[in-house]
Amino acid sequence: MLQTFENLDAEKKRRILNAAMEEFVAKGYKQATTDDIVARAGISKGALFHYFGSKDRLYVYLMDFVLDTYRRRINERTNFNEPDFFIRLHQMLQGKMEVSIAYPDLVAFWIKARGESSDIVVAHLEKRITALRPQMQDFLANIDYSRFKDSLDIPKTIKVIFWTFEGLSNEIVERAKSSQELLNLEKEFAEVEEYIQYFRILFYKEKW
Amino acid sequence: MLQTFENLDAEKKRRILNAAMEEFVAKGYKQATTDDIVARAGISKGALFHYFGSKDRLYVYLMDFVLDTYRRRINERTNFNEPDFFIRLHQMLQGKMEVSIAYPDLVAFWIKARGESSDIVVAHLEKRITALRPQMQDFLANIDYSRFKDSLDIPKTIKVIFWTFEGLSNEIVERAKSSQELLNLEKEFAEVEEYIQYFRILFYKEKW
Amino acid sequence: MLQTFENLDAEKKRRILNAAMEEFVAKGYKQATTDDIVARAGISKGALFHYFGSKDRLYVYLMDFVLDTYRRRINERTNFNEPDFFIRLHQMLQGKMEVSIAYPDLVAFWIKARGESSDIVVAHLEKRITALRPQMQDFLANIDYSRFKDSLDIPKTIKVIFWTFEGLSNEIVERAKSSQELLNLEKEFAEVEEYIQYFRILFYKEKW
Amino acid sequence: MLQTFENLDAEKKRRILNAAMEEFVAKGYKQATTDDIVARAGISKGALFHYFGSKDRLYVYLMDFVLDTYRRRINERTNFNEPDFFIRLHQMLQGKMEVSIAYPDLVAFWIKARGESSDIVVAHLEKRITALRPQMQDFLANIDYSRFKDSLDIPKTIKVIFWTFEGLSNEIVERAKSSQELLNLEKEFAEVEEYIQYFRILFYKEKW
DNA sequence: AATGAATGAGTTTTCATTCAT
DNA sequence: AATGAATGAAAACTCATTCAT
Repeated sequence: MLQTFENLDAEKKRRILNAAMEEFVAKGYKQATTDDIVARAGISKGALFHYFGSKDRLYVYLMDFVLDTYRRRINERTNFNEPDFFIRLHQMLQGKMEVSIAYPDLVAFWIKARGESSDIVVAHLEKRITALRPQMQDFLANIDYSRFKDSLDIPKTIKVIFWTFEGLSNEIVERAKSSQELLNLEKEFAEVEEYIQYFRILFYKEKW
Repeated sequence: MLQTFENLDAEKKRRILNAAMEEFVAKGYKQATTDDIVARAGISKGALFHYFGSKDRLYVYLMDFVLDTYRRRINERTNFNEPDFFIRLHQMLQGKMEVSIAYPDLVAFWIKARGESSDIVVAHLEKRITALRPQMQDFLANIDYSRFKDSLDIPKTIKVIFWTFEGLSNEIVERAKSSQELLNLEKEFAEVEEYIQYFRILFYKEKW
Repeated sequence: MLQTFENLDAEKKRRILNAAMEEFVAKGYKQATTDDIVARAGISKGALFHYFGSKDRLYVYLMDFVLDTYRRRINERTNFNEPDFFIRLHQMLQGKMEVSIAYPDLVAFWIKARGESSDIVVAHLEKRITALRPQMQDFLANIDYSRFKDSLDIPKTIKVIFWTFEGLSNEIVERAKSSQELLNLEKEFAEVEEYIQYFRILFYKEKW
Repeated sequence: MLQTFENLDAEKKRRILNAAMEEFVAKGYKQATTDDIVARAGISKGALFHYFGSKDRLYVYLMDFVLDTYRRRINERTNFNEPDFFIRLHQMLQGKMEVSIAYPDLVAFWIKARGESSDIVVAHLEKRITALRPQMQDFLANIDYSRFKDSLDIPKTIKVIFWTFEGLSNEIVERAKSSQELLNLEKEFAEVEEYIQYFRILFYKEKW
């Protein structure tokens, strides 16, 4: 079934996935209707169920698609031999940002997805998030922690850094939403870099 | 209409609000059914609509109730003349935590609400969040910023601190969800205090 | 039960009947709500059911009230010894018009009522309309038909006359509805008199 | 949506429209239930809303259908070059009568519809009735008024004639309703012709 | 493979009527 | 007698999914 979908030409696939993401973002899982998705995608009702079998499975497919897209791009951008925490962080955030520019609905879809309650969605989400944890380990491997000030509690410090970038990216999304403007991602990334610079001075020993 | 609800005895009101919050938390706005809410609350279908008029307005009432409950408790706990940022922060987080212990569904409800797409919910949310901003100004008034190290970028520093506690509280909720255990809030608050202590050392001049 | 209602002071009775008629006219039998009726009348829900027992019985009471009001006024105005058909007709239409001025909702209520479908309403209507027929006999008794031209088919002639005034009064109501203006009954009655004059010339022998 | 309905085969369309008219006639707009309509029509609930979108729009569709059916048949039967008023009138009433024989519910539906209070129904009714007025102009065009007695007030005369046939057709319907019999339209039309003959003698000059 | 009409269980909301106070 | 909160059956409408073509 999913194979049928994979065999479509890339353009049609993209059109269908975008249509679905837009609709799910606009209305949430339950309120989104398959009627509107097929209308946006320009395909027939039958086709959608032919490809994905059910609304559930379409949603699950999208979640996997989003995660894979992020992971692939981040892995491409990140040099896992780079021992400098902040350079590595910069690479990762760069990868994330690039994906956000290329597929703007993807970010919004992912944020929405994390708040969903439909049983099957929640179950799949949990499985995939667990699968992400080792990924995190990879990111932190080979880091030269000796560059951090000796007095620091390293685990706490890393958490503070990650929460900051989570909070910052939420704030950027909110700001865009309330001002009704499109994200100017280059300007936003400058802000990201400011915080990286701020943390570098705050947490690294002087010579770095 | 709402007056009719306010006239009920406190215990019945609590039962109804809790029933509604539990249902909305478990299933999200759209999937939650008024049938299940009245069953949980032990009232008739008619009564619910007698009190709130519609599912929409029940949800809006709950959002206001949550915000008011938090605001009231935080205002009670916080001494707005206390010039020490971290003592003030401690007071505020203490207030938040107390509410979370007394009304555990409230936290979960609020997190869910922020991800909803139903038009009326989104609109109301936006209005209330805007109304919260001056509140934030109050919290930061009369703080003695001279206790922070001179080299610090104060606005960034404050943002980092708030995002950290936002991230920490999300993590605590997630942890509870995946371990299926009730929150042991006293233990969790110890963790909050650890981070306060960590920041105090990191950001304050030595003598404080 | 109805006795309880009859014992009320006249002003309160009038207020309740008017409130009910306004509501039924505005929305029709089924769409009218007892909530709105008690709100308009300024009495409690319980009172309404105390007086009339049910919505059905309130409606039936109103139908009887309307018919009795018309009948009483028409009987007062009509001289049943007057042998001239057109003078008698003028008296009757005068009586009708007076009621329409005194209780404007009454007319509208009656027109609405005749189009209703609720079983109990239809049944009662039929009974009352049958009871009205002898009334019609009274109206036509003692008329001096020798004043009509000899060539005329009298039964047909009388039907044409009644249908004309039915049609005219419908047209007046429609005209008022579409122009959103209040009925100027004096002007309208001049029109009625024009048609009476037209018929008198058309149907009566020359000397009358 | 309506297109979907138009695409159905004629027999199914007829079945659905008849079912809806019967139900609306029997119970009126508000009391009629979509459940009963689909049961009568032998289609699913979903199908009805697939075709018409809402109960409102189904009702509006029926009103248009009734008017179009009448208009089409009357236009077919009427010779708009015929200068004789009564021949033209005969043609028109003949057309009306034919429709009433072919679609008996149509008459009943139309009478009911004129008494309805539902906002959308009233609004549509008003629009359609206004649209009918030019139609009336057409009917009266090219009439040779010189055949009427010179002393007559022509506008009043025409009104009297139309109100008579309106009253007569209402009486025929009432009579049928109270005797629980089907309309024997051929016999009824003989009555219509009697009145035409009566008016011809009353209003035309001798030689006609 | 693709279409889109048809299905019907499931949901919110209304409102006449009852009944404890 | 009067109140008005509470009840719950009934009704319009939705939409994922199926299936004949």
